[in-house]
Amino acid sequence: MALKSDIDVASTMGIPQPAGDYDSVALESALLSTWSDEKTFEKSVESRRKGEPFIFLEGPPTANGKPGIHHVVARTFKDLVCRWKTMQGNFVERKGGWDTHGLPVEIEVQKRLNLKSNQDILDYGMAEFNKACRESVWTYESAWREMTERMAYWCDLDNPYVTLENNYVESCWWAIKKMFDQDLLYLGHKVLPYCPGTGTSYSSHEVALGYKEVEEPSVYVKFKLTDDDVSVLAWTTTPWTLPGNVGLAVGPEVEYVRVRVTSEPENWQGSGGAIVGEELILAKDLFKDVIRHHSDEISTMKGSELVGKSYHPLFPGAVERGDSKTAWTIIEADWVTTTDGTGVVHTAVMYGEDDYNLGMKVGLPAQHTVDMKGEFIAGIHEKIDGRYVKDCDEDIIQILDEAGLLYREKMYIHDYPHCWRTGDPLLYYAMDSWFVRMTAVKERLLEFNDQVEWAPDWVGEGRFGEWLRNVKDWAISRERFWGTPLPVWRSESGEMKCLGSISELQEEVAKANAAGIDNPECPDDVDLHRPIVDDFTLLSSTGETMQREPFVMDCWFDSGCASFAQWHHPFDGGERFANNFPIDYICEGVDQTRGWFYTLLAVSTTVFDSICYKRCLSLGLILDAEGKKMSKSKGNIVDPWDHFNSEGADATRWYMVTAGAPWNPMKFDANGLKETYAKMFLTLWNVYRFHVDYAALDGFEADNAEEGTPSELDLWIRSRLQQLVAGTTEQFEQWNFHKAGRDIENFVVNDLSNWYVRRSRRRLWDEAESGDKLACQQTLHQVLVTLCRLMAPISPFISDSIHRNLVGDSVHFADWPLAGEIDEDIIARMALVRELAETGRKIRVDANRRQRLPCAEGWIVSGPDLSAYHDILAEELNVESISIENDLDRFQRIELNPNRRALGAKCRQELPQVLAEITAADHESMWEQIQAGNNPKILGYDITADDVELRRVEREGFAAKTITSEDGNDVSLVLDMTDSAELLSKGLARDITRRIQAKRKEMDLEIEATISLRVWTAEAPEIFPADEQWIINETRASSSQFQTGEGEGDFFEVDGAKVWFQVE
RNA sequence: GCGCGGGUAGCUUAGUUGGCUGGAGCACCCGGCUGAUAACCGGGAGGUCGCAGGUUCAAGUCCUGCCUCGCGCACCA
Repeated sequence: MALKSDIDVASTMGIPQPAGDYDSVALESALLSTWSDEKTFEKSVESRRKGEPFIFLEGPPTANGKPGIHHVVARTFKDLVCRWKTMQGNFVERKGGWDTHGLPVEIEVQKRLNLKSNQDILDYGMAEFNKACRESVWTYESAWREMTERMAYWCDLDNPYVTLENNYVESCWWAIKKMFDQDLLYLGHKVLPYCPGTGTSYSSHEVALGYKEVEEPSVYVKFKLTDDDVSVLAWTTTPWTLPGNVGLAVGPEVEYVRVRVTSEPENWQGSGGAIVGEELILAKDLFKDVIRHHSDEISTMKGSELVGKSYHPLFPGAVERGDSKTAWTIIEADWVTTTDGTGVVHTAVMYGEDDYNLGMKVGLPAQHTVDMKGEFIAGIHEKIDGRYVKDCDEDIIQILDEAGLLYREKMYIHDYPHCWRTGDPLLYYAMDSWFVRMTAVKERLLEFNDQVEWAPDWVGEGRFGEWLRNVKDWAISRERFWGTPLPVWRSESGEMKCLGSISELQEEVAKANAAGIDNPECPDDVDLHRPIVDDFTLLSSTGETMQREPFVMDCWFDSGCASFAQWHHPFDGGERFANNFPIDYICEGVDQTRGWFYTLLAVSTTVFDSICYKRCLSLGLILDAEGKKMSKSKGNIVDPWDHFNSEGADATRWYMVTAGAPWNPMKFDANGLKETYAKMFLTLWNVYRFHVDYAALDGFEADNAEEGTPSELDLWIRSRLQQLVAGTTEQFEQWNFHKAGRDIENFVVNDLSNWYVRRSRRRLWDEAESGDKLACQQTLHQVLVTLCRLMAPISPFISDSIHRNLVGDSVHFADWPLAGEIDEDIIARMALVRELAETGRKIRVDANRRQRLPCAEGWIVSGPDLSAYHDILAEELNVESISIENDLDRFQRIELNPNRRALGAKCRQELPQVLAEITAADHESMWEQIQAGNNPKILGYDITADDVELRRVEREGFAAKTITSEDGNDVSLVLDMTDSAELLSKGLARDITRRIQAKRKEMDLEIEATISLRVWTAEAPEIFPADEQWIINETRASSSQFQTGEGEGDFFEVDGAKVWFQVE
């Protein structure tokens, strides 16, 4: 292999600087200022301007909350892909973004200003309130910037898109109008959990905050049929919805029973009841649970037989019939169950989602019996008109009881949502709402989703696909203040006008003004927020005035527009959008599946009839070390700065990438991070330091140096490096960043540090120049530089620091390495050598022979030619000489292992017996038969070479072991265990040296310092003069004295020999 | 309730189309080695591969049911 590999790691600089200790925090903060001065990020992007664009879109965070560790995770995976693609030559712009609208912002501000309801906000002043929101949005911006910079997330935060800016809002308007023009936008109703106290409806997330277990009265109510002397029993936990009753739902396949009361029950308590002879209908399954009276079953029927029967309203006049044909009749609904209640569901159209949907489907009258304050409207019943519904439960029960319409009352315990701010129970309440007709584009959504490459794929197919298959129309309006205003104006008679730009607004305002309406100014930079836009009155085609629909958009709509609104498309001319759509890569937490991942696709489908992103990495949740979700209330939040300030951002990022697959939940464990730091980063640094300190000492220059003479060891690590390059690239391409990181780490720790450097240490100690030393230095240079490039996307600091010192330029300007030639043979041979070295140590342990006592000879039996490695092996094994021995039988015998796969296919059920026969057989002779082509038969089966695997096992009494190499050939190592005076002398010398060296270290002596040494031995082997001299050299003893007999100073004993020594 | 993904040693995890004795790392114990770092090497202990059935000559792997954790969705009349 050529010395300078296919990878260009030529240096543009001279001699590298010595490294010093690894201080990650100091190293990283120094680099941050270098990057800032040098504009490294900007340059790294610009230098690839001519490259193929790789389009990334930043999911905008809200800066009114503190960034946490989960944001660091997401940003690491965003960053590493962008960096990697940049190194591959792509032009990767990274525009920052901020999500600035929405309820979370309003809630923060309401808390701060102590505004408890919408009325409070209006009293405070909407303009003032929104001003406060606009400011609140930036509360933690500096915290975000600091985190972003410190963790080295390269992203342009100086020119971000901001959802509250006029340009952004205008693009959103444009998109809304596109939808409106396609008739995808419509006004409807949605039943939402609503708090009358605050005048606010809540998203499911907020509702989840307020579930409380409550005990409330539930009632069984009798609905008298009009054409039959019988009542249908229905059950409800919300008596306040009964005045709004307009229908009864039954399951068409559910079996119902008609019963006649025969006598009063015993122990009747509470209100309600029935008279003897009264007839009731309810689900057969629930009959026993509900009916307290003694009664006879008269008949049974399917729900479908009840459908269409009409009954008397409970509160006549509370709801107008209008033109409804189905009001106060029995209706079928397939969702009716018999798990509780009576199997008959009281339906009040405006106060339940199922009720509402059913009502719309069959044409029930949709009228409120409760106003927005949560009070009954006038004309229901004199006892409850105008009162807060939750206070009326008892009165309603009484009214029904007096009318003979109550069968039973029962206290009922259940979880019910409450306002998480005031604690009031929420009312499910049908409200006006604008919708995007997502159901109309469902097929397109599914088609587009198929084109997205998801990681992991099951999120796309499963969770996201499931969501799309059940897609519902998107309720995009919110009755709130701080958000993108819905740009729809409506006249009294229902004419709609949707505006798609500021200039359209100006036009319409001018038109209205011309007709005599006195509108405020509408300049080019008119603030596109409430209440300013509310104040414009427009004119309909028939000359009516039009007011803006008083809604803002769901803030998810804002971020869903990011792909084009970030460029102010189409008002900027459209070119930047054209060049940046669709997006190549987005990456967020899996919680964005129904959030951003969906809204991006929803908007691009409706507006552009296009996919939005080609690849989506969905990250798993981050949990604490115990696997619990991190939350403020649990107090188990990890502050990223704790780790930035100790192990550093590099180790933190590396840990997060290698801890597991990105899409799996990650248990963030501080000990794991520490381990990453100690194992990966300290090890890498020490390798680097070893290289660079000697390089500095020797004046090694990578670009000037003559070619050295590479050893097998050099060629091996270079091949392993190429293998690593190829593997890392492949893993990155398959989104297996965690596997790539683990492979790199394994290379650094096991191959580079624990073998290459360990085996090479003495090569660099040699002060004389040599081709061997040069080759070692060149190899280390090449390995380290390439390694930096592979690591740069994950840990951009240490890799840049090392790269700069070795090459003179930032690793972030470098190209991603292309794998060169891989010599598989050398890799396999070295693997075998390392295994033999381990095997030798095992042999010694088993034979009870200490490592420092040399063996005279070692034999390698069979296997590939390892003569190039005999020196290494001799040293590793502490053997005087290694040789090749061909007479296997001297040390080994044959064993045959059955090949279960082959035999299983052949013998099936009889496999166990065949296995037993093979085990019991004489393997030596069986193998001879097979070799001779005379296959032995067992239970009638021909046993061929394919059915068994040959193993060579050392014979008893030999200090030998056999290993099976990758190609299936066995290799054995045999050690000579005999002693000689010479060996004993050498061994003792090594033990003495080791003790003295330890003493030196203990005394904290400089490496160059000399000592004066005295050694006494008793009951010990003789130490030959050559070995005495060896001790003197190794321990840098300027004076020495060796004598026999008892001595003084430090004492130790080895294999019965007693040794005393003194070091001064 | 439905869907998705997990459950492998005390902890973190690898385990391909079913096929040799289920691998690593951390921690622990014993030993070795070391002017080699928060290191390295050998050995040990530690596993009912969540549980129970089934398919198969053979199941961590395939099938069914269940338990359990996480996430999402729905429901809570």
